[in-house]
Amino acid sequence: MVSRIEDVAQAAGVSTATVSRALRGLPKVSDSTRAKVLKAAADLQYVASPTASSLASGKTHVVGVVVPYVTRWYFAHLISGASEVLREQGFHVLLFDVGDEGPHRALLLDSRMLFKRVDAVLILSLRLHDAERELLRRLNVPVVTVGVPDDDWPCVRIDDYETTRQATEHLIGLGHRHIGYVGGDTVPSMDFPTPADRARGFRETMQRHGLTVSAHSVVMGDWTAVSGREVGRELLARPDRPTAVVAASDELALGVLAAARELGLAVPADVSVIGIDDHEMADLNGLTTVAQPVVEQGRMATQLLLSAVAGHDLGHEVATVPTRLVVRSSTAAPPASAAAVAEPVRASAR
Amino acid sequence: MVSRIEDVAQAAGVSTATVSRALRGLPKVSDSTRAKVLKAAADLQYVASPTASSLASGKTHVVGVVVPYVTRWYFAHLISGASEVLREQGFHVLLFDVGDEGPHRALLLDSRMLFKRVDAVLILSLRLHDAERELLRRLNVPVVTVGVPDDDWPCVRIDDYETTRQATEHLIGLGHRHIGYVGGDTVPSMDFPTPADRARGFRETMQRHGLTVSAHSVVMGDWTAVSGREVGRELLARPDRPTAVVAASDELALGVLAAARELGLAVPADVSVIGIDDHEMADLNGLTTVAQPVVEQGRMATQLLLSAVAGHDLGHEVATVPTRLVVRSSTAAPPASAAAVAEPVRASAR
DNA sequence: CTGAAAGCGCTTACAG
DNA sequence: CTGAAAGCGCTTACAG
Repeated sequence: MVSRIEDVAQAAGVSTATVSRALRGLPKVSDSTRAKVLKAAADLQYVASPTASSLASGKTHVVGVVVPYVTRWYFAHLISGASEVLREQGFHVLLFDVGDEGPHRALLLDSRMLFKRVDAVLILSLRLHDAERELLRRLNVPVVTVGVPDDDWPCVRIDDYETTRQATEHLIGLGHRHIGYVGGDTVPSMDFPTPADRARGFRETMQRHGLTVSAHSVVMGDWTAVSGREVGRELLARPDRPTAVVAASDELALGVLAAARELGLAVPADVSVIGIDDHEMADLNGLTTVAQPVVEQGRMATQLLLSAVAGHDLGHEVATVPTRLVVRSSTAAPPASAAAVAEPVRASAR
Repeated sequence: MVSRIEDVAQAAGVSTATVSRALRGLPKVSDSTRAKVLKAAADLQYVASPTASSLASGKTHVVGVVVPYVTRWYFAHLISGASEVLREQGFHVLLFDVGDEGPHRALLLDSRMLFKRVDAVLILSLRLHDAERELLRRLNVPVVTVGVPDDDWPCVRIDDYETTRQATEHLIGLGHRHIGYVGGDTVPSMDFPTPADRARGFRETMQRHGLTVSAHSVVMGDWTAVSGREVGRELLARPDRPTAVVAASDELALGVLAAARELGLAVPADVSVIGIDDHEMADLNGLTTVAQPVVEQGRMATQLLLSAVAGHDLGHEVATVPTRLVVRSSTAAPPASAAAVAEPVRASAR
C-alpha cells in the first residue's frame, strides 16, 4: 500500500540511489532519468519516510521550540513568527510547552525530549537552569534564545530598560510629575531580568528628571490583567494617587484601566495609563503603549537559527530590535489641579 | 561522544537486544541484568535515538496538531490542553500552524508534512478540504477533530446552537425584548458551521419567545475585538438601538463594550452585553458570558486520540461538552424607559 | 531469560 | 551519470 523507495526504483528501472538523488534534486542526474523517476514517484504517490532519511542522513529537519506558556499573548505570537519561517524553509516545529513551575518543569524532567530529535532549538523567553543549559549543550545543535540575553547563545530581544524609559518620558513630556509604576513580578526561582530592567528604566528616568518615586507608588502584579487590576486598585485608591501610571505590559495596563473604571476615575482626564507590547486589546481600549514587534522577533530568531543550521557561526551576539511609542487616548496632560498637588501637599494629605 | 545502544551493550556485557528490552521496561529480563544495563546506560548518558527506534518499530510517539492560528485565544488554549496530555503520556507535539487562507494554506501544499511522521493527528477547528480529508485518510493514523462534527472522525465540541440559546434566554429572562446580535463571519471558502449555528441559536430563541429580529439588529464581524467594535458601533448608533446584545464570542463582545463606551452608553444601564467563551478579558471587563471549557476540550480530544492510538475503535462519535452561563456585571434588566419603546414607537423613531 | 540476525527505509561514499 | 553495498541505530521474531 505505502510505497518505498525500492518500489519507485523498480517502477523507474533504476537504483534506489538514483531515485534518492533525483527526488532530492541533486545534480548529476540526467534529465531523462530524473523525469522517469519523478513520474514513477508521482504514480506511486511516493513520499520518503522522514524517519529513514533522518537516520541515514543525521538531519531531522525538525526544530524544537520551547516556551513556558503557549496561551500567553507574547509566546503565541513568537511561535507564530517562528513557525512561519520554519515552514517556509521546510522545517517542522516540535513544540514544548514546558510551563514555568520552578525546577519541576518538564524540560528538566526528561532529557529525552529533545535528544537526537531536532536539528536546532529555539528557546523562547525562558530562563534556563544550569542542568538545562548543560542538556542543551550536549544536544550539540544550534540554539537561539528570545527575550533574555544569554552567555552561551545568540539572542533576539528588545531593550527592556528602553521600553519603560520611553513610556516614562512620554508621561513626563505631557507634564506628569507624580507617576506610578505597575510592574510584573518574576517567578521567584527564576532570575529573569525583564522585570528588573523595566522597573529600572522607570526609576532612573524619573530620577534623571528630578522626580521622586515614593515606595507606595510602585506595585507589582504577576503580568496578568487580573493582577493588574488588583494592584492598580491599590495604587489608584490612595488619596495621593499618581496622575499617571506606567505598566510593565499591556495586560497589566488593561487591568489598571479596569481598576480606574471601577474607582470612577476617567482616563486620561483623571489618570493617564501607558503599557508596553501593543497587544490587540490595547488598540481596542485606546491604550497608549510602547510597541514591540513580537512576531518579527520570532521570525528573526528563527532566521538566525537556520543560518546556524546551515553552518554559519553566530557566536553569541545579541540582536536588539527597536520599540516604538504608540500614542492613543489613554494618556494626556495631568488634570489642571494636579499642578498644585506637589510634594508638600501630598504629605499633608495623608 | 554520543553513545549508541552498542556501547551500552558492551559496557553491560550483554546483547543490544537485551539492552533494548531492559531500557524499555519489557518483562523477561532478570533483575540483575536490568540493573547492569541501567547502570551502564546511566554512566554513558545513553538516550535511544528516536529516529532509529521509530524506523525499527514503526511508532514515532509524535502527534501532529494542526491549527489555523496559534495566536488566537481559542486555539492557544486547545493546544495547551492537548500538549499537556501528550506530554504526560510521553508523546511529542508536532505543531502545524497552517493559517486559513482558503485553498492555499500550507496543509494542502505539502503532502509530506504529516506523512510517516506522526502516530496520530489532532485537527483543531479546521474545516477540511476534500483533498485534505483524502490526505489524512491515506496517513492511516487515528484522527480526532475539535470544534466541528465530522463524518469521518470523532469530534469533541460544544453545542454552538446551545451557547447563543443560553445567552439569549438570559437576556430575555432579564426583561429584554429588543435584542441585537453581533455574529462572527466565516472565511468565505470554508463551510465552517459555528457561525451559522450560533446565529440560529439566537434567532430561534427569539422566535420561540415571540420576539422579532429585524434585519438591522443583526451584524457580522470577523471574530476579532476590533471588528466587534466596528459592527457594534453600527448597531448601537441607531436610534432604535437594542437594549441588549448577544455577541458570538467574547472578543466580539469586548469590541461591543468598547463601542458602547465610545458612544457614551453605560453598560448595563443603557445596554446589556453578553459574550461566549469566558476569555480572561471577559472577567476583567465584567462581561457576562457563556463559558466553554477550552483547555478541557483539548485534553479530552487528546485522550480520545491516544486511546485510538492504543488500538481502541472510536467510530466517529461526537462528544459534546456543556457550556455554562457566567453572570457578571455587563447584563441587567433593560432601562425602565425601554418598556415603552415597543414596535410602533421604534417605527416612528426613524 | 538471552542472543544472533534480519529488517525498518533511507543516504552516501566509492567505483566505474 | 549510475549502481552495489555499507551503514545509520534501533526493534523484533525466532531459537535456544
